[in-house]
Amino acid sequence: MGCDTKAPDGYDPRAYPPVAVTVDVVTFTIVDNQLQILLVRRGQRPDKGLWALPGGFVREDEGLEAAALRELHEETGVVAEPRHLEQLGTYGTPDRDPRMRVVTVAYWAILANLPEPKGGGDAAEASLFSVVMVEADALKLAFDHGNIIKEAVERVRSKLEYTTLAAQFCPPEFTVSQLRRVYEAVWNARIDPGNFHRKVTTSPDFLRSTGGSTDPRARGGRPAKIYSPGEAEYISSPIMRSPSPRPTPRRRRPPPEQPKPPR
Amino acid sequence: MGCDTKAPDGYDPRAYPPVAVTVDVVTFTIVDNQLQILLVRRGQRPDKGLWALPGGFVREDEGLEAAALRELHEETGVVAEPRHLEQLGTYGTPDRDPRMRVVTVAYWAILANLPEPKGGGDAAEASLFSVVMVEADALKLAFDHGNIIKEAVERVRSKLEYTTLAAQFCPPEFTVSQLRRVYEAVWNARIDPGNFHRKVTTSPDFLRSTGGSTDPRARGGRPAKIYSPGEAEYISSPIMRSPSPRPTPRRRRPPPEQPKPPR
DNA sequence: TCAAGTTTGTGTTGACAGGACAAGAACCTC
DNA sequence: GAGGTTCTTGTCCTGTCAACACAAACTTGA
Repeated sequence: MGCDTKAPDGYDPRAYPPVAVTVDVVTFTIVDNQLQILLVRRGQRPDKGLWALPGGFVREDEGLEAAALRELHEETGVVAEPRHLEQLGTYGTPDRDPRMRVVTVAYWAILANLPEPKGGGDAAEASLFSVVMVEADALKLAFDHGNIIKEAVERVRSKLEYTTLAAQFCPPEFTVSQLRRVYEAVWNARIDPGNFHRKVTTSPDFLRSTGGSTDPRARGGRPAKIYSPGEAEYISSPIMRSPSPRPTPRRRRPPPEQPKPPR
Repeated sequence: MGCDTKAPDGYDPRAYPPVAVTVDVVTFTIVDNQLQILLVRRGQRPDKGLWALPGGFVREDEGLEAAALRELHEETGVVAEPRHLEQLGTYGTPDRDPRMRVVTVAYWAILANLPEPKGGGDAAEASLFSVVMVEADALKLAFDHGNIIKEAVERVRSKLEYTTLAAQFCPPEFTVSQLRRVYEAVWNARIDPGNFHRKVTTSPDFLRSTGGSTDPRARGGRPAKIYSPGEAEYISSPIMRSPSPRPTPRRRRPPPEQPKPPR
């Protein structure tokens, strides 16, 4: 061990190795019907000029979540409180930062429609990027942040299947189609409007009707009922994205080899 | 910030706050048809004498997983490699350790049938405890380890629903009932043998038949086919534990008010 | 005023999955 | 053999869901 102050249970904090602890935040929002994440441009080496997740040191007497919120605000100028903040995982490969050992605790957050991606506050530049662009590796990212983002995207996609978190992307009052467009943006897929409507309106306490309806003057069509989020956190039977592991191709309506007999 | 070496992006590792990073491991195994976890008795203050998760410092040039494995082996004397090791989460409430700021990265692991809970190696005592006992708060635990264990138990329970991890609790070759008893132990519930059998044998590449059968001399009954784990990591349609959110009580067989008409 | 278009919401239908339960299959002991 | 135990398959029935049709409610334009 080479550390003679070490107690028999290997746990004496007064002689701890030099490891820095930081937090990083993957912030999701939906703009223009696309899932976007908030990045800042690094102002110093290493990886100067590359885009990175907002983040920084955890202070000595600061909780991890508090540090994540503080860095999100400080580095991006975002003033709105996230509608959701959740730990994603901790990344501590010894050489992930070339300067020294840095262990980072990653969080992911949902921000309701961020009107304008405000320029960063701390002399840094902040901007929104669509997830499909990031997934296409169209952006050079600092450190292992590409990997962290990849895992965060997978997390938010799967969480929408079995939780009611999608409503957190919406304003406090919204319609079923607005909610559907959240799912379509996050999953990057098209969803049948009728089945989706039935699913979310019958899921217990997912949505609460406010009694109101939209003014259709804007876009034509039947006015939609307005809902606010219910108390339920989980969806009893998940909404499945992409029936990809479709057991059988399940060809609907096999070509009628014989004229349909009247029944 | 009060830290003039801080760069504009708030990220200069040469001036990091004094925070120690440790790992803790929640190790699950099944003994005597019960889900058990491995704990060590603390040999020094604080919480001296209390039971705790095996864990300790992350060394400067050591990965987090490597540190978890090392501490598991060092503190418990376990020689077998875990069949699964996965990050659970990171716990960093500022006052969770009274001596200084300690951020711990928790892992959970699966160990196939540990024959004997070997006494600890590092002058510490190691032992297995059934999860139901720990859940009943029958044990005083150090720090916030009770909370960590609670979250680990929930994690392993839910992972068994949609992954094939249950097989990792079994020896390399096993029968369907052995696998069922894993589910029953982890979920602390009874499962219908027939439906379970159909479910796991038809789930694509969950199990692979070795061709062999058990020798029934031991316990009587029809010999069981022997399987080894397949390549699949996920179960296409999850096995649900406790149909608790049962939509309707679904009274089977409503009392026949009228004699059953032949159809 | 009416047709056409658009969006919202509901009905219908057929396939499928899964729980309750029964029963067959393959072995043991007595 | 009889009876017991365990493994494995079959049956029935119900709930869920995707596909798709269609009704409802509104706008716009002829």
